[in-house]
Amino acid sequence: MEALLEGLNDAQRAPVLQKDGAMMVIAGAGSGKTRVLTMRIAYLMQQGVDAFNILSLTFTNKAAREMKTRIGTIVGNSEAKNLWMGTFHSVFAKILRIEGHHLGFPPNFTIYDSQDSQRLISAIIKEMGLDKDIYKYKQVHSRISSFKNSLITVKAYYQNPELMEADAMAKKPRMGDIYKEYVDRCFKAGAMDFDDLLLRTNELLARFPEVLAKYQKRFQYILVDEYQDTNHSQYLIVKALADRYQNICVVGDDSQSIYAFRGANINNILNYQKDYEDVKVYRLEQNYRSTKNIVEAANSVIEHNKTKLDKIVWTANDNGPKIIVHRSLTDGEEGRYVASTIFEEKMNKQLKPSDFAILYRTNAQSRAMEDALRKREIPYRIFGGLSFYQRKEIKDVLAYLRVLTNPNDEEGLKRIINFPARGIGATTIDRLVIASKQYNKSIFEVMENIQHIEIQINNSTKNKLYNFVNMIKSFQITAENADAFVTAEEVARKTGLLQELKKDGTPEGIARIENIEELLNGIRDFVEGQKEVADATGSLAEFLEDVALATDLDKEVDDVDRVSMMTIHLAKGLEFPYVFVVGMEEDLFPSGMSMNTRSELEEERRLFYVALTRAEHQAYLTYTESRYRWGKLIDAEPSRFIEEIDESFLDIQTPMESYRYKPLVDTDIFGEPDKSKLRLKKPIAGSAPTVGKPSADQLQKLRKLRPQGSSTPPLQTDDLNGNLKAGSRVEHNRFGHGEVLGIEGIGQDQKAEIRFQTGGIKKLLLRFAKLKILE
DNA sequence: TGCACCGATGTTTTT
DNA sequence: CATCGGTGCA
Repeated sequence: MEALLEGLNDAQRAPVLQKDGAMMVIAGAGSGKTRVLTMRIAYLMQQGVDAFNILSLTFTNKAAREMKTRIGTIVGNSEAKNLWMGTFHSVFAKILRIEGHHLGFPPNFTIYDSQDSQRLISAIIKEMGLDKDIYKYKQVHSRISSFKNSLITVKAYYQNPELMEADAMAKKPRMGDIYKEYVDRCFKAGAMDFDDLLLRTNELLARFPEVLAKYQKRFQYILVDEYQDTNHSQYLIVKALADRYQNICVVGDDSQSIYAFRGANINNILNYQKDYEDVKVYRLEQNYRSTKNIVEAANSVIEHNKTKLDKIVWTANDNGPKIIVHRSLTDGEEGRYVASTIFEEKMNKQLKPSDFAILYRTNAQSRAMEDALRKREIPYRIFGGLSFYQRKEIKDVLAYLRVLTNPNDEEGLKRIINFPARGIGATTIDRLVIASKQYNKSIFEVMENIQHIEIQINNSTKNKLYNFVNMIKSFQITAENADAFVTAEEVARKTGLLQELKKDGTPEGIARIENIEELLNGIRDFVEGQKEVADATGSLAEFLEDVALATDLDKEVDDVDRVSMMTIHLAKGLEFPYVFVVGMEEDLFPSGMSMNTRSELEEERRLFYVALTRAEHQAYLTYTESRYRWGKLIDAEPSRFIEEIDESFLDIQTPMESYRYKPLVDTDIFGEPDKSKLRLKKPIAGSAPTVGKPSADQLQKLRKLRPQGSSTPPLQTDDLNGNLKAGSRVEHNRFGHGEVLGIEGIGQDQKAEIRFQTGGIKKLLLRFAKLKILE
């Protein structure tokens, strides 16, 4: 026990030692709150609290896993495994699997991801004959989502004149009808969307006192991390569960609340003291993570926010280097700056790639960074964005698995019913949907009974449907007798998905096949892994739930040491020695969508605070003068957040003033500069300028804007392919070594014909192929 | 019914 | 620039 408390400072120790009652830990960035949570749980267990009686809600499943492991080393692994730990969504999905039948849901209900929800909403809008330009499916989805997160059910909506009026004013008087149809359809499909996992849990606890009592008794001690980012729905769940024992510990930092856009309510933490009796408040204000420069710079930024709790974050760490502010001409150059800085720092200071992180506001920004890192041959990993599980081929395989697990899953079914093509077209599907409404059955049930119902479908199509149903049923039989891996493999083979891809033979097709193989491997690993988990069976349903709720951070990582790239949102809770925050520009960060109200802007500022405080040793802020956005080069100006940092913490490599002397050539008065031209030309340093107006890259050279002290070598332009010619030896990460036989096409369409040692001649689009030139 | 092409349209962040 | 839905042809 003593050992457990060692290494905690007084402030950290106090909340660990308070065993009972309601408490709140206001924890500044880098103050060791994860440590406190971990130790508190370990301490509870050492005091004799049964692991089964502890519920710990974390922000990512990865965080939960890591905490479990750490607790395991203190109290023993077998005990630690019994802890209920995970995100709100995953913990309550598990509970809903057990208790959902009270609400009429099957235990194997499907979890719809955002795309499923949006497709369904889209279909509903169309079926209702509404104008899709007025009822935009994304807007409708986010509105429905916010209803759910505020616990406004369809019934509550219709009883709320204000809401209905607001929608009527927005020219969407049928909003409620769409909402109703959407909820009905999800229910009929045996599906819950992300918001349902919380909303339905609330419904369950509210409507079934015996269920509430069961879980109240079970969860005698509740801990919630990142409480500042809980929404109303989550708040109520916690409140209901904690009501009996009131042993609740919430941890959070109001300065790091960055999820208002998905309903997070900062008042949950600001008003916490009113919600429970005799709340003890602890503050962790000493930052162990970052240098003085970073901590104080971050403080100086967050000062600009009006809404916040009193808290002073300080550190006893060294001053450290100042924050480097760097300006680039374009996003391409920004990428090159970041890549070469990483390259040099890594060399000079003997650092690993994993010591660096590149953080950005929007996923789209990863592109330029990726290109630059790849050229420098710096290994990187992108978190978020288009995740593996969102790729089409993966979603297709998963859709089959979903449907065989839950045949009523409408969105899954629509995805695969005619893919690969089997002659079941749009009209047939429409008629099935109509019949399913008419008979109040799911589409699959309609198909099963197609012979016995009246439907306008000809016999040959009926036969095709019959075959499809039989195929799914045969998969179900496999699933009953074999594990998830075997089932998935059979699906991939028998549906013809793999054949479909094999026959197209393009590099993209091959990549897709490999992705599917990777998915199968993933399933196998999962099945293996589940054997060690207490109450798991390794079933397909478990796998699908895991996939649906996995954060990108949860992904298994390989052992290659890499630079991390992710949005700032995803970086919350993480730390890196060297952090680049790129795209520090008005309209991008703060986002143009979030500058309209004070509260939105303050959230952006908190986001910046989060970004800065990820850095342990050195932070870099970069911005550009112009950047490609929606395909066009547009002007940019430095983010106000840079100015908000007390200047004494900054090392401004490119003085802001010089920005004003920007020559006007930059924004092309003749028309927009064409990106393809930038890519096309092959300016080896010193080559004669191409005819016509100077390109951005040439301008860059002409103007010699590069700051003193930057040791960035004058890299060649984007064009790696410039050196590629017949006879070149190249390496491809998938196909291995090969020899270029010829080049054809220009610009975006340029292809190289390559003979690979592994056999086979392939034509690769240079735009996609990641070729390394060997000689 | 299936497929290829076209233009319109939208881009913040995520479970 | 990327995705989506619609259109027109086989």
